Amino acid sequence: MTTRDFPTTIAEATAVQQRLRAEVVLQPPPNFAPRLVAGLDVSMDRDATECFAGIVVLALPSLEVVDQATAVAPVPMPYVPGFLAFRELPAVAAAWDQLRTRPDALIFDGQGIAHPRRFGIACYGGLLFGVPSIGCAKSILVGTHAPLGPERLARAPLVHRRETVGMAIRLRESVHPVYVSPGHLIDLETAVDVVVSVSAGFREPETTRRAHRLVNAERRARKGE
DNA sequence: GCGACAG
DNA sequence: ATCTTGTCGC
Repeated sequence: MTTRDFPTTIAEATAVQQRLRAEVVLQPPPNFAPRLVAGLDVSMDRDATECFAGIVVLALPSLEVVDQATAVAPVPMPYVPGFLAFRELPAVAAAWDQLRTRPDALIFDGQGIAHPRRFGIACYGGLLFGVPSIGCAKSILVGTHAPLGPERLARAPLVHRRETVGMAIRLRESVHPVYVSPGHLIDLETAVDVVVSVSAGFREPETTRRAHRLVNAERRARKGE
């Protein structure tokens, strides 16, 4: 059973990752065809003690915004590579509680199984909310891939320790690719399909862009107060 | 021991 | 992640 009791030390966090990684299911539900896809993101100032989380739900195939929610929460611990989830998920969970809609799929800003212990923020979030989840990161945490062609949708498997853990995929011609990996209740192929389905020709999927815009607006709003 | 290292 | 204007390439 997954709880929202987040550890604060690296030792405890490592133990949680190693315990929960066994719960991850790398297979989508039968007849999986997401209609509502959510983007989740967190924003914060340099040495802030509070952070802003936001979730934006888009409908397919219109990419129209159908729901969104935000939350403010304390920053639990500093950023440590491999432990992003313990820093950002508490705030995201608070925003999730404010969300009325139940999305069919979640796209996180960070890795899924393309992680040192195969348990990135998308895996944790998917388990926590019980919804198919995807990691879509702007840079690599672990793994390597073959060079990509310059064209939109050029792709190459992301391999770590002889294992394909994700896909490097260019969502906009001649622009840096993003790195997609399964979180929970999904496989790599489906994860890539979902990301492409919410791609509108920019570097990042629309879900991520909208969520990013939302949390930045929230952060700046509470600045001018 | 030396780098690498999601956001 | 965030601090930041103009500027270069597609």
